[in-house]
Amino acid sequence: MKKYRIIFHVDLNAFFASCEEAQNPTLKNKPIGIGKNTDRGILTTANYAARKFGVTSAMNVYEAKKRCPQLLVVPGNMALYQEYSQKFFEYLRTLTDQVEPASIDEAYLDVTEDLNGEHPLDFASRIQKDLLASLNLPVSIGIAPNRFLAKMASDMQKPLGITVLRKRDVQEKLWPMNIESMYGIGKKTVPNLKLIGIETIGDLATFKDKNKLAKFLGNQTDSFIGKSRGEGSAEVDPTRAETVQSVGNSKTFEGFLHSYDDMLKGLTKLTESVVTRLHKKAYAAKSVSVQVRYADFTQRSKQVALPQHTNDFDELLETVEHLFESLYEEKAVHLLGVSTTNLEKQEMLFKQLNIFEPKEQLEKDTHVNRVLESINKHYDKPLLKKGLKK
DNA sequence: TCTGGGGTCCTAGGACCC
DNA sequence: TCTGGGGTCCTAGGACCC
Repeated sequence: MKKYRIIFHVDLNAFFASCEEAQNPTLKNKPIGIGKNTDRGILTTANYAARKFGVTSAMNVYEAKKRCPQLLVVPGNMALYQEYSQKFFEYLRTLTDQVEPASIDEAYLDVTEDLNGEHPLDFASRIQKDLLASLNLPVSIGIAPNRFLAKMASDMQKPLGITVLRKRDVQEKLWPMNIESMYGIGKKTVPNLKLIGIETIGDLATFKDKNKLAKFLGNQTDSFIGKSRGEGSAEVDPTRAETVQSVGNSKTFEGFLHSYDDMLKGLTKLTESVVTRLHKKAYAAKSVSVQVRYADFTQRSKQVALPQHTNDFDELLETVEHLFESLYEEKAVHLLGVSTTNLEKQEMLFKQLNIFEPKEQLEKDTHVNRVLESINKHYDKPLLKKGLKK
């Protein structure tokens, strides 16, 4: 007999806004949005009181206030949200070690082995009550035999919902849903699918011409068809979130940048903050990329692989400046971004370096020593004196 | 009064090696 | 002289998500 996994998708409702309410209960029942309080600002989140007025996340502040004049715009406090997020995951890990964080405010749990006879619905209800009581945070939970269905299920009732989506419910509950509500299908793909007559998830599940579909879904065609029929991976990997793939920062300049000097200043600040975060996480990077968006919204990016992993500020900044120089098109700049990829944990680098005998290592690659030096230097010293003097 | 900032993953082409 | 196929790494850009 095939054994079904029991997967939970636990999703904190209106997370940033809920954190603010938890900190300051007088905000409860008042419509609030999180974001920079300028007309051009964007709300990252709106609480449910605000959503009643048609305010949504990613909405422009000006538009949001038009819909809800009494809207309270609260500036974001990422440190606070990180703190709550950590407590959220800590709590989940007391329930099972099969916890895979999917973002700052959601996680997949495989509770198959942790029910101890408890009904999944009761278990979910307990999670919901615990989180509300201890952290003051509302969650929605999806219960399903795989990740995709669990994710779709947690979305069906918000806030404070618990939704079971079994494979046998798919035709009735999933198929009538609009294709745009399918996780993984975004606003570029939707029009393409509609072009070939796919309006609902059910349309996708029963579509006859796979070749036609593959034109738009590429390699993921089978995976999407499978999901639309309620199939999908049930694998929950607790270690997945530990391996960071990239660390980057970007900034939009509202008034645009016109002078090359200001652009370099901006890049320096971004590089500083990227390096600081690399150090905090004890990562070194082998690839660096610079992203530019011009005032006309055209975008360019350039990336280069370094000879060795590094998290040395001077070295990274030099690379960033070179990349930008070769990229820059003499236009006003709207956004700058610096990102590092190809990351490796510092302790891994030490291990790799230790395969060589010290003397041989010296001859082999002086660059390696530079990296080591910079790592040592920054272990016990605050960063970034150089960047600030400019 | 268009469009923030953090990410992940994918694709397609090219270089290079065996 | 022309022409393989597999694999890896790199780069630019794009789609999508929270």
